[in-house]
Amino acid sequence: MTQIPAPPWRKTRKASAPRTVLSRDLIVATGLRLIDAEGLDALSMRRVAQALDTGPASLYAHVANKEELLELIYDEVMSEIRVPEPDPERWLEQIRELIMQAFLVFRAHADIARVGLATIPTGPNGLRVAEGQLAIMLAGGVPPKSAAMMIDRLGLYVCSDAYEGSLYVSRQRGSGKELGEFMSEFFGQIATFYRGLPVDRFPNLVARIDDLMDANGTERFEFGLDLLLRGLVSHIREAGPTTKD
Amino acid sequence: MTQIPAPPWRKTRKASAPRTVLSRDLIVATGLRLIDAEGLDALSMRRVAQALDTGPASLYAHVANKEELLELIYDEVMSEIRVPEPDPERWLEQIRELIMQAFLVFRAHADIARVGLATIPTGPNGLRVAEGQLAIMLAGGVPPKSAAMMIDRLGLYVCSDAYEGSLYVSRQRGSGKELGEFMSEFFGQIATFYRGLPVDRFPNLVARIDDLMDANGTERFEFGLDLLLRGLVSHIREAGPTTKD
DNA sequence: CGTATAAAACGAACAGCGTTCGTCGATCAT
DNA sequence: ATGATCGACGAACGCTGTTCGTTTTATACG
Repeated sequence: MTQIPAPPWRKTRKASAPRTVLSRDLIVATGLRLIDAEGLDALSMRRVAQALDTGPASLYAHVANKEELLELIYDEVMSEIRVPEPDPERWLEQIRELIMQAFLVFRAHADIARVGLATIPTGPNGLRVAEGQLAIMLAGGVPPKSAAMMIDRLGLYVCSDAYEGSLYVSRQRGSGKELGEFMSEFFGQIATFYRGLPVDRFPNLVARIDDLMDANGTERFEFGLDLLLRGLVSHIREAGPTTKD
Repeated sequence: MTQIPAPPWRKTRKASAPRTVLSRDLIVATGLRLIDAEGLDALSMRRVAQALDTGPASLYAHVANKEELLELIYDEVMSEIRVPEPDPERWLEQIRELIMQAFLVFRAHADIARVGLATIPTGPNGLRVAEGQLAIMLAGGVPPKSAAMMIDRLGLYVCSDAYEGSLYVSRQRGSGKELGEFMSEFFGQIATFYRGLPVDRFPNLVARIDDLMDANGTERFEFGLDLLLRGLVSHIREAGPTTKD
C-alpha cells in the first residue's frame, strides 16, 4: 500500500535525541547486517538490540515479533532483484535471467532464503517480483493458470535451493574453517562415506559416486531451472499456447 | 563425639523402582509419535524424555544430540517408501510413482520434511530410496550424470514442497481451528489481501487472483513434478539418450 | 555368594531464547 | 504549564539444548 511520507516541511524538531532513536528501518537494516555477518542462527532479538545498544524489549515498539522482523528483512533483500520490461519475443530468457538473478541475490545473503521458504510474500518487493514474472509470462503467451502455477513453483525452487546452500554456510561457520577448505573436506567425507557402502546393497550409488558428487551448486541449480523451463515449454505446446483465459 | 543420626532428608532409597529401559529405537519411535501428534515445533528433548517418563539427560546416552535424533526419525519415515524393481520400459512412470509416493509419505508425517531438507541422507532408508531412483533411471537409459543430478533435484523438490505444506499445518495447529476451516479462512485472507492491492502497481496479480489461488497442494506438486520430468525427457533427447558414461 | 566395574539413568544447573509487564522519561497539543 | 501519549527499557517468565557429577543398576569375576 502506497503510504504518504511525512511532509518534510513539518517540524523536523527531532534534533535533540536524548534517547537512542530507534526505527523500523534501522532495526531491519541492522538485522540484515547481522545476518550477512553472522548468519541467521545468530540473529536473536537480543543480538539486534545489543547491536543498537539497547534492550530487547525496545524492539517490540517497532516490530510485532521476530517473525515479522524476518519478513521485513526478507523483503528488503528482495528489493535487490530487478525485473525487466516484458518482451514477448524473449519471455523465456527473461524468466530464466530473473530467476538466476534471484538465485544470486539469495546466495549473496546466504541465510535469508530460510525465511522466504516459510513465507507467502506480502511485502512490496516480493509482490513486485511476482508481478514481474507474471507480466513476462503473460506477455509471452503462457496460459494464465500455468503462469500462476509457475510463479509458485519457481519461487519454491529458488528458495529451497538457496536454503540448502545456506545450510552448508552455517556448518562452515560453525566449524571455523575457511569456506573452500571446509567444502572440499566436507564433500570429501561424504564421498568417502559413499565409497565405503556395501556394494551388494547399493551397487549403482557406489558405481556413480563421481557423477553424484562432481557438480557444484550453481550447476545443479541451473540444471533444475532448465528442467522446469523445458517442462513449461513442453506443457504449453501440449495444452495449446493460445488458450484463452 | 556423639553419633549423629542419619538425617531424615537423606535419600530414602527410592524403593525398588525398576528403571525404565531406554533404547535408541524406543526414543526414535517416541519422537516420531510426538511429531505426528504435536508437530515438529513441539518436539524437544524434554518432551521426548517426559513421554518416556524420564529426564532429558537420559536420552543423551543413546543419541548424540537433537540433530541426530531428528535424522534417525527422518530415516524411520523414509522406511515407508517402497521402491519397485526397475522396468526399463516404464522408467518414467516408475520415477513419477516413486516421487508421488514420497510426497504422500511426507504429507502423512507432515513436519518431518523440514528435517529432510536440512540433511544429506546417510541413513539406510534414504540410501535405499536414492539407490532405487538411480537404478530405475539408469535402466531406462538416462545418462548417469543426468540421473545423478535428477536425484538431487527431485529430492529437493519433494522435501521443499512438503516443508511448505507443513508450515500451514503448523499454523493451523497454533490457531486451534480445524484444518479445513483454517485453510479456507487463511486463503480467504490472502485472496482478500491480493484483491486490495493497488491495481496500477500490480495489474496482473490483481487480474489473475483466481488463477493464483485455486490450485490445491497436490495439484501444484504434480504440476511441478510434471515439469521436471518433461524437462528431463527433453534434456535427454537433446543431449542424446545413449551417451556413454 | 559377594564384590568390583562399566554402563545407564538422572537431578540440577547453565546460558541462551522470544516475549511480556510495569515503569520511567521525554515529547507534543492544548 | 499541564496532561496525555508513546517509545525506551530493566526485569522477569517459561522455555530451549546440553553438560556435569552423581546415583543406581546390571553384569562379570573370584
